[in-house]
Amino acid sequence: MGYHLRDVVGRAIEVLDEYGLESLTMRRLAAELGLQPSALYHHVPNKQTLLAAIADEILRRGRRERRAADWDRRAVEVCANLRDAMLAYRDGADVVITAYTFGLGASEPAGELREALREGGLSGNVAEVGTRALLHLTFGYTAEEQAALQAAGAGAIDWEPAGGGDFEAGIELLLDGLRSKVHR
Amino acid sequence: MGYHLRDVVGRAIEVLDEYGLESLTMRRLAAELGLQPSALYHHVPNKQTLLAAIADEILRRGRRERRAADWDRRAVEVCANLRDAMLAYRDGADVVITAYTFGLGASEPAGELREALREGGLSGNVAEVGTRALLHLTFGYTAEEQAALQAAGAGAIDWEPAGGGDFEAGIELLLDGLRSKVHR
DNA sequence: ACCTGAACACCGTTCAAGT
DNA sequence: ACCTGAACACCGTTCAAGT
Repeated sequence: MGYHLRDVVGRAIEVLDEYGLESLTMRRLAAELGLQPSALYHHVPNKQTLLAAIADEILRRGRRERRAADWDRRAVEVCANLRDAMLAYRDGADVVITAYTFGLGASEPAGELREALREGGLSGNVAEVGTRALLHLTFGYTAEEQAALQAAGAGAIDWEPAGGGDFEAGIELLLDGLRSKVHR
Repeated sequence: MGYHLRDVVGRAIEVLDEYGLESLTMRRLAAELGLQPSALYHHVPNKQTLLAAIADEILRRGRRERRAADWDRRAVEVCANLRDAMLAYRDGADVVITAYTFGLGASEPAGELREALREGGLSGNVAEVGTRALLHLTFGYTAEEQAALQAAGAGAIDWEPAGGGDFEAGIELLLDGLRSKVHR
């Protein structure tokens, strides 16, 4: 017997996906594991750290292989993969974005984007600005989309959930700007 | 005697700015007003509604006149104004973005952006995608910047706060993409 | 109309103690 | 190493009652 960190994180993701972030409390998670709340603090120093570990695991599970050869197609691929990974679990966007804001996650997609833009011939500064812009767009669209999807699923809602078309269109708009900065 | 909604919202913004969003509890706010917690529910149906009212007031107070004549300069103006308004209060970005996500605020900047892009000759769909992209970029950059600023102010931090230059650069990147979509 | 007092059903976290 | 039991210092919200 005796749980390990990965068991705790795994169960936390189940609770998150089934009942939502607002129901993912330390007490609720402990009960779900048949433990006292205080027992969780043997595996994790606090709730924020647990949420960061959940964010990492969500991204790890959603990670797909890169196939595109061109730098701009690969940038789209990274963003679309990030979006899909977050959409795969209830409130996934919330959890991942919060962890990223606290400097505790999503560093891998950022690194991949920066690499792609540099490979495309963009200067260090433009690649940096472009990377952050692509990440912010991906986070923003996905958070909005997931909120709309969940609101629609929960009941009364009027404004249509937008879908993935608008997301890709937004990313392409930014890539248009980036491509114009490539000096041949 | 007897408070009105605007007194409650005003005091809430003071508490927010001085002690941060995590300290802005209904109980704390009530104490600050010399009231019982239950008294707040006479002015506001719940905390979420109060936060939306705070977001509205933050944007109202930060609102500046529009001066730019060109559509693209005015779009930058709207975004920069939105950013400044959020940065003016501690955790302002958090509060405004959350309200926007719940469909309870920031509808005015969105309307102004849409109008500017349409005036620039962009089709309805491109204007819509562009508006959302500009908003997401503004929100993302500002939230990240404010988090970094506050982390730097609180003590140990290494990564530099980025500043407004990167923000404008990101917005310009997107405008490059939008300008290329204007058919003359 | 605006507020009090008391309660309900929760939180995250700490800490001594057990095995 | 992993967990229990009990406590501390809080939350948002409801509701009967007062003026």
